[in-house]
Amino acid sequence: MIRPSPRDRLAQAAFALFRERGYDQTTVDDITERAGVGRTTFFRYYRSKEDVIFPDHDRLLAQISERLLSERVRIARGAPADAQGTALAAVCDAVRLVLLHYLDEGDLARRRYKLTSSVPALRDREIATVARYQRMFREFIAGPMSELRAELMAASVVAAHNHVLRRWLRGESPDPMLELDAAMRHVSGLFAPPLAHGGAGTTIVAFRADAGIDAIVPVLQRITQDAAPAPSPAVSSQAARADGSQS
Amino acid sequence: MIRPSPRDRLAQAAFALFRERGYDQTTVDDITERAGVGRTTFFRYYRSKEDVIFPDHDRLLAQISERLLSERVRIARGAPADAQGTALAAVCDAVRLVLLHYLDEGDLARRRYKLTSSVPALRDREIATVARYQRMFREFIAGPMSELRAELMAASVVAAHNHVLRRWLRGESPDPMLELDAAMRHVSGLFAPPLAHGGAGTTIVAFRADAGIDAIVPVLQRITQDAAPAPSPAVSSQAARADGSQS
DNA sequence: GTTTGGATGGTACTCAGTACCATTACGTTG
DNA sequence: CAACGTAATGGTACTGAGTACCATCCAAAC
Repeated sequence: MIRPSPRDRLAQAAFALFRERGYDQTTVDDITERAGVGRTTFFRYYRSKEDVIFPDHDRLLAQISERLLSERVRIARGAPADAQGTALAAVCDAVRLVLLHYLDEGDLARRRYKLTSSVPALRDREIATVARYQRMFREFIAGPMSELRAELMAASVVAAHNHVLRRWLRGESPDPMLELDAAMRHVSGLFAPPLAHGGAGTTIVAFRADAGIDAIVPVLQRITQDAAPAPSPAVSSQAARADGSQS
Repeated sequence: MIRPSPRDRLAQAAFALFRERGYDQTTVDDITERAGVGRTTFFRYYRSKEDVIFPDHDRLLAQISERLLSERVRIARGAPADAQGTALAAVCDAVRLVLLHYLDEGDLARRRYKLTSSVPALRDREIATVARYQRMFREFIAGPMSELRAELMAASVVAAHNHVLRRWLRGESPDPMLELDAAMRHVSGLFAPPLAHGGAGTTIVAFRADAGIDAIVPVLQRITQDAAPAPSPAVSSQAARADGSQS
């Protein structure tokens, strides 16, 4: 068995010591001693004592930024049919990468969660990191939309992600990706206009009323005849929930 | 003119020095020297160098927590007619206090904003503070609602508040309270069911399909006939997506 | 005046993080 | 094999935040 890299030895020693004595009770010297490296080496691999437990979000952030950027030109090039939904969908998609990143870490992410849950400094650090993603999302969405709405969308996507992530970290979610998709649908539902506006296709409204179906159909027909009959395939469906149950 | 309290002198000296030399280039000793007090006194009034520019959020947090708590018993006591909207409305109301607090600070808040915008450590601190409010809101809402939805509501309210606050800090908002109210209406709109729910009322599902209206109507009829014409108040709508796009 | 308690100041310490330089390890080239 | 050059490592010394402790001062109460 070959000796792991200093970087890994440091991280391993740090996690072990934080668990044994707690974060505040562990000095960088303690970590380097156990890892068998010099103190200088620690700060060569990690900018700070906090950094030793966090993954390199910089890389992931850059990766996602790139993805969104290419998505943006795709949006700009194509027809801006539904800028709202498209931008949101892109972000919903991007956030999957973030969750996947955590899932890949497996138990490491859970050990980190234990720490961030109990050490204020680490919690704040985690929160600041999440805010970076949220900011990136906001700036991406802000193009085709009101600033406020972009802010709300970014915040909602991130909040939904955090919700699912936390559930998984606590062992409450057997299939977090599935839950994330459901949560993203929930978010999309918030921002989808009750009815699709413009465009072609047949708009169908189904509802339950005290009146019988026979009394309603004529009304439907009159409405749908105002619009074009049933043309192009490009359709963006909008499901509006009319009862109060949260999905 | 009487000498201001050491606390105020320290804050004033700190703001001045941060402006002159920058945050990182200013030491606590610099601050205490200009304020004419001992170094010990600084840490007696402020827990850290960062704290000297931030208001006492602890007090405001406690104040708002209390307010929400009394609101919660009011909700629990009265009829939980619309637990969704009531909890959200309470939080929307509570967040006005936060904005008012910033507005009261006037120029001080703007000077702080200059700092938090440029110094990463201070920005992170501000973000962590905001997260405390968001957490409180989430826990308050979580009672009568799904965890996810509570998370989304809290995040949205906070995001909307931040949006308005930032605009005011940048001098872009002549009447921030008015804007906040508008933003809160926007948020409420996100979470308000499109139609009044429950009762003998009407359940509506709207969607757009490639199929023509004539192909859909029979299906509708079959569905509506399965259920009683105008039955019990408890209705769970079925939103059928008729095309392949995400809702 | 004396006492007492709270506010203040000073000193010494720990520890994170930085800067700089010496040293070692290792692959390359002669 | 030896000399060289480069990257990784280690050591030392420093700055500055934050803590602990104790001495001092000041003002009000007695």
